[in-house]
Amino acid sequence: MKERESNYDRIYAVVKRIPKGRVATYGQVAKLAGLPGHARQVGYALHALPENHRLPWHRVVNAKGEVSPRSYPFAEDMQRAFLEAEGIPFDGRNRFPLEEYRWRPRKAL
DNA sequence: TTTATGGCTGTCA
DNA sequence: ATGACAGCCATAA
Repeated sequence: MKERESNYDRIYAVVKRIPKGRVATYGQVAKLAGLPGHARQVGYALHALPENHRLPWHRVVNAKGEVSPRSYPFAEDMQRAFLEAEGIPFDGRNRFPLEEYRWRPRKAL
C-alpha cells in the first residue's frame, strides 16, 4: 500500500527483471516502472546507481537500438561488450536489431 | 524556492 | 537512412 519507494527504486526493479540476452529501452523501462514518458529519469536513475547496484544497466539502451553516448567516453564501448557477451550481435555502428532483441515483458507480470 | 541539467523520445526536413 | 529541434519532468545544487 504505501509504496514509498522512489521512482528510482521502481526503475531498478524493472531493470532487474530484464532477462539475459534481451534489452530494453529507457522509455520501455520507464513505462514498465510506471513512469510513462520519463525515459530520461531512467537514465539518471542508472547514472545515480548506488554502489550495491547489481543492475544489468548494460541491457538498457536508447530507442535507436544503440548504446547511448553518456558522460563517460568508454562506457558505451563497455556496454557493447557486455551485450555482445550476452549474445547481442552488434554491427559497425554500436547498434543491433532492436526489435529482435527487445525485451517483451507481459503487461500483467 | 528557483535554476540548470540531463545515459531520452518522437517528429520533421 | 541520418541530422536537428523541442518537449517532459525528476534530481541536485
